[in-house]
Amino acid sequence: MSDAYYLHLTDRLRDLIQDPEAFEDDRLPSERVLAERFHTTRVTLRQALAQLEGEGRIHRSNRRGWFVSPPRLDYDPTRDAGFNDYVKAQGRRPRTEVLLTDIRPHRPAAEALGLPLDQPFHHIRRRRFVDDRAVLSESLWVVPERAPQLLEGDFTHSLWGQLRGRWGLTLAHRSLRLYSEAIREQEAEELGVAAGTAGLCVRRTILDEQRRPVEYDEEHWLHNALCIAVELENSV
Amino acid sequence: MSDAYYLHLTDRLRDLIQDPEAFEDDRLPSERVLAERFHTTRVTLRQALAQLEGEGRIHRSNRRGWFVSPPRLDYDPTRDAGFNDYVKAQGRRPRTEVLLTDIRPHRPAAEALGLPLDQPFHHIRRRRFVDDRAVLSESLWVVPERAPQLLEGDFTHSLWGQLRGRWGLTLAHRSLRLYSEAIREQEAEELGVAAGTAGLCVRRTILDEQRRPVEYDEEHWLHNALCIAVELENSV
DNA sequence: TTACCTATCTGGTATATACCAAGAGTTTGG
DNA sequence: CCAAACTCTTGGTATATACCAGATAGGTAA
Repeated sequence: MSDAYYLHLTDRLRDLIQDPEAFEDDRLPSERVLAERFHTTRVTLRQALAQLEGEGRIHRSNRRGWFVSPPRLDYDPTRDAGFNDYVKAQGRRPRTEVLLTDIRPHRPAAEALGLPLDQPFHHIRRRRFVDDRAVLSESLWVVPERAPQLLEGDFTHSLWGQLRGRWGLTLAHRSLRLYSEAIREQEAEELGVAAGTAGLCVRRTILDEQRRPVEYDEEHWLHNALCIAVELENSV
Repeated sequence: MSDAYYLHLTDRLRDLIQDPEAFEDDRLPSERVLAERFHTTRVTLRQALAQLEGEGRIHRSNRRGWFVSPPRLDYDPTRDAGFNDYVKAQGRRPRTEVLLTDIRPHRPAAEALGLPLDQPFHHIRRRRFVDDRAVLSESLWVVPERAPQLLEGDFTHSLWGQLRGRWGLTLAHRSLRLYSEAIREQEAEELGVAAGTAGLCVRRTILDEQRRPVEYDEEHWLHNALCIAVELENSV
């Protein structure tokens, strides 16, 4: 069925969004306008839009409309260049908002770090932007013994940098897990997208040189906002 | 709008598929049957199914029906344990099909490896299964000078193992890129899914100890078939 | 100026219906 | 007994329509 009409529609819309002259400010015309222009119904048109969304070419923001997606951000989750630094290095504008800090137990963190389930953590929750688009919601859980008074600092910048600088931690053993997911209600709200939107989850577990648990964190990215890029030397 | 009916539907279907007694052989009842059972239309029901598909809980195979997805495969793209080995190690049944081998230029490979665009490569295309479900379509392009007579070997097993064993190559510098994608027509056909299905692309560029180009490859995975798992020591 | 309200625009959800095309299984003809 | 033909079932595509709820912008009142 590669001759389905909605696939032709997809092609034509793809051409449209690749033409920088087509419309102002990366915002697509409304679904109703596009449906009329292409002589079809909103239902069919939305199939084509969903297709392009899957390809990562467009995205929607709540009930505001469809937008042409900017290039993906290159991101190396094994390094701590600091979000602000690597976003700027790619000619983009970073911003970080701290949504919440508190101290409390967290089961997944405890399990990942091999600690008792009632172990309290320093918890930081933040939201990060690239060019004013919210692309990432993340939570970090830090073992208080490793970094006392952590929560009195400034979390709009690199946390790993602080762990190394203020407490001399090494972050020697890092375990990384990446997988596609549907973004859940809470994160969706923070990112201004519908729950169920395609996302990419990055989970990290970090131990220090003596294999003592240091930190666990979860990043929820919009799926088309990033490209994971890792460089490795030897060690196979 | 968290009280949308299709979200209730999603919840009930989620319960249904988590109940191992609910139905035989991981196959869901047909959309028409489910729609009737939940007193709604196929259109709304399909929204709920799409939601669960995004969560990675179910998948569809062409026009055959919907199936409960098995657990994700843990996969470390930085190591070469060999597909067969790590699939077996997780208690699953691997299978590999070689779809094509030839010699020809390939622009993305040439660009990634820094070679002239007309540089010919040994090209291998294969499809890999876990428990008889096709989950991965991949292509490899190997620089002929590094591995002469490569194409006379057996490609149902680890290629990296052969590069090391038969030609003493080191694969010292590895560059990895991961990103979500919509699976394209050709790969979709090979995997028995609809074009546009959510996928994860893994691209690797490999140089040897002297930084000579060795190999470039692209893996196209069904998005809910895998979890990338990487362990790192030091080096931050 | 500021704060609130309101009309209007947007995408989001839902029903009802129809026909198409590929898979799978069954029947039939050799 | 096997292969070809047919039928039934499945998901895939498409139209037409309606109403809902959040976002926005403009206007109005304090």
